Amino acid sequence: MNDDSNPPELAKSTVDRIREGAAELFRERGYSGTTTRALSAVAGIEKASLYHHVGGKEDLLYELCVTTLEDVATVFQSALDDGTSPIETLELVARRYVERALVDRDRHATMLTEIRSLSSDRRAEVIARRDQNVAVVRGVIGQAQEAGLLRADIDAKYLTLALFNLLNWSIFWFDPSGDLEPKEIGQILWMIYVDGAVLKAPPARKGRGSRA
Amino acid sequence: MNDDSNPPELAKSTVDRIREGAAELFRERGYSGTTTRALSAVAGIEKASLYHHVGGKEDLLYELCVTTLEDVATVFQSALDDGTSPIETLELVARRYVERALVDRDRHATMLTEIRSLSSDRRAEVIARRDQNVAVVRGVIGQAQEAGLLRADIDAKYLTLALFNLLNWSIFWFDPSGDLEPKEIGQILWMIYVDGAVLKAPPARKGRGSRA
DNA sequence: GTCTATACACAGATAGAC
DNA sequence: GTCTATCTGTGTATAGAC
Repeated sequence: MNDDSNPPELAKSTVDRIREGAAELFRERGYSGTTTRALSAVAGIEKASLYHHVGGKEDLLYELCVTTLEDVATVFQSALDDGTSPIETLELVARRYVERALVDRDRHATMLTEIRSLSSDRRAEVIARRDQNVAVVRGVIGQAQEAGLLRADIDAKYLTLALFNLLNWSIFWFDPSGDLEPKEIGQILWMIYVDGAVLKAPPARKGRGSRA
Repeated sequence: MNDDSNPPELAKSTVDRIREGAAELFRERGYSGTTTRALSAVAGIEKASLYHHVGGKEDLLYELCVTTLEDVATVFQSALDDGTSPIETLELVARRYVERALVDRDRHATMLTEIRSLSSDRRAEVIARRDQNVAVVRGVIGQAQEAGLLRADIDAKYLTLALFNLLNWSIFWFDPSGDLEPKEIGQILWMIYVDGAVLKAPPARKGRGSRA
């Protein structure tokens, strides 16, 4: 029963149930809208028992944000390791990032929207971590521009923001029981980021169907 | 002093101060994170006086959501009225929408993120209104596809979601005191939605710098 | 139309037995 | 490690004077 040589995946520890339940509730109701009563209920324990495992409600949010941003950093590093050109690296960044965010939706959505609920010290630290991740992507985009692989008429800053726009909002409408898997959504969004939504004239007569 | 023949724009009514303050606080702290004390403080009155002007805290959120979605519907209708082709209509939809959302950031951000805090009846009504607005855009995108103006290898559903991805997330990083105006951000995002971020080979040799 | 005072529920967190 | 019981602050909302 309380033998700690559990076979893997059979039983989750109480603290893991709390963490996963917290991510789900925070995403669904927001941090302020989630009570410690709800947190304990979803973990199957009483309110008071919660404090044996975690310091408090805010600690749960802080830990969630930090670990999630570390996961993102790991994803980005893997793209840097595997990409053989700036554009391929960027493709790996985008597709692996959105796939990870959608698969681990509760934690990523919470991290993206509830940073404001952290105390100011912790908020500053978490924002710095997030900005560091964004800076990595911006670096790749800058390299791709210099290599002539990305358009140069838009500043790297806004090419970066636009990419995160395109990827991040998916977390609000993604349906795990829907018709597309996270990987497929990443593919579609990357296609649009690369070529846009407008149908280009086939390479028959002119090079591009330019407008205006 | 309490003469109600005020010249326009000199003094806002108490209920307007409450509504505007509520939008700002809801965006910054979330609905659950905003107290009636804070709402009354930002309007310059005591807590109790709040209830002379509004039914309660949730009424403020509900009214904000409904009126904001009506504003969006009006913006979309103006695009339908003014556009002379599906692609021009879509451009007007996208650029006017993002401009409106960024100029009226507090209300739009709140509507986009706090619908979950409404009671279930009101939430259903508000979501229906939102879905109706999205359906209008999807209709335009479908027409543009049929006219051969938008790529057809991605379903209209996802071309629509991708467009809203690209536009909506801007509300989280837009800085009113930043270097770009809402109109310019709309222009950049529309450029990317149309042509993508990748630099196309100039129409010299081949039609497109195709990859993979 | 605004105020002071307050009702009453519920929040996060703790004490101490088992 | 979990429980019952409880503390204390704060939440939304109301009563009633001015």
